[in-house]
Amino acid sequence: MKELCPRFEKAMELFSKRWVGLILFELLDGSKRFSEMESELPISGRLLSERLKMLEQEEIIERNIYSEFPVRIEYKLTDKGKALEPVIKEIQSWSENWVTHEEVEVDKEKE
Amino acid sequence: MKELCPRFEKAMELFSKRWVGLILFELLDGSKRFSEMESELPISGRLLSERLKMLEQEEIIERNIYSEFPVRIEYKLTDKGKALEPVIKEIQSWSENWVTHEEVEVDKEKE
DNA sequence: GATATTCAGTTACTTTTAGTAAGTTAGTTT
DNA sequence: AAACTAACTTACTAAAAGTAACTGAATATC
Repeated sequence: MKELCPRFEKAMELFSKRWVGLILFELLDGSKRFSEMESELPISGRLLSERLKMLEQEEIIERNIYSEFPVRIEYKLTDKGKALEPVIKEIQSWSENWVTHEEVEVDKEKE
Repeated sequence: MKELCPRFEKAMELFSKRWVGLILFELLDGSKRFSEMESELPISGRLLSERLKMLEQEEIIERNIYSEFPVRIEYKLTDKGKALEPVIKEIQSWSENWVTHEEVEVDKEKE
């Protein structure tokens, strides 16, 4: 196997984990709590928890606890995470230009 | 659940399938055949076949058969596929700026 | 003309990851 | 002390990925 750039491979591995892109998109406009993301995305609590833990470990997001009642825990992008904004924006722009209405409809039928 | 843009969701779903990013990266510098991609990427024939079929269906790549001996089948990006170049480039640039040598090493140890 | 070679896949099977739903914990509030 | 809330976990099932051996078509070689 040819050596691809290992950093690039690592980045792709991260991005190709389901929900990561949408979670980052959610956090682009500021910090969010667990329950907000859970209700705004079609992801289950189990996986959301797993992904947030992983993204925190990769230092892409940051977890902050506020000891109020009820406890408030907020997630937000670090600088490393914010640096992914151009990636998200490019995907967004591609999808607007190239993903057709029809394709989206076909996918809906499968559900 | 809030409605995200369905086109964006669709694009993310595509991109978050394992190996899609690396396959597209491979095809950025021209057409490739099955065996080339198989040897240049750490992906098995089974999945490569599955992904190529899927990308062809999405009209992101194009499959061409040349009846020589032995048969030559080449895959290349369509315009829709080429339009993904900025996405790949942004991921590449992010990985160069933010993925550390250490992170890559830690991942290697897991193997 | 039987045997071997090459590319491009398939098939059958195991392991890992994702999805679902119910349960847990800590700190209130009533 | 019973009930509520946010943020998770746990236990279980289903889907996707990984592995390795096999197939098929078109030559080429003996």
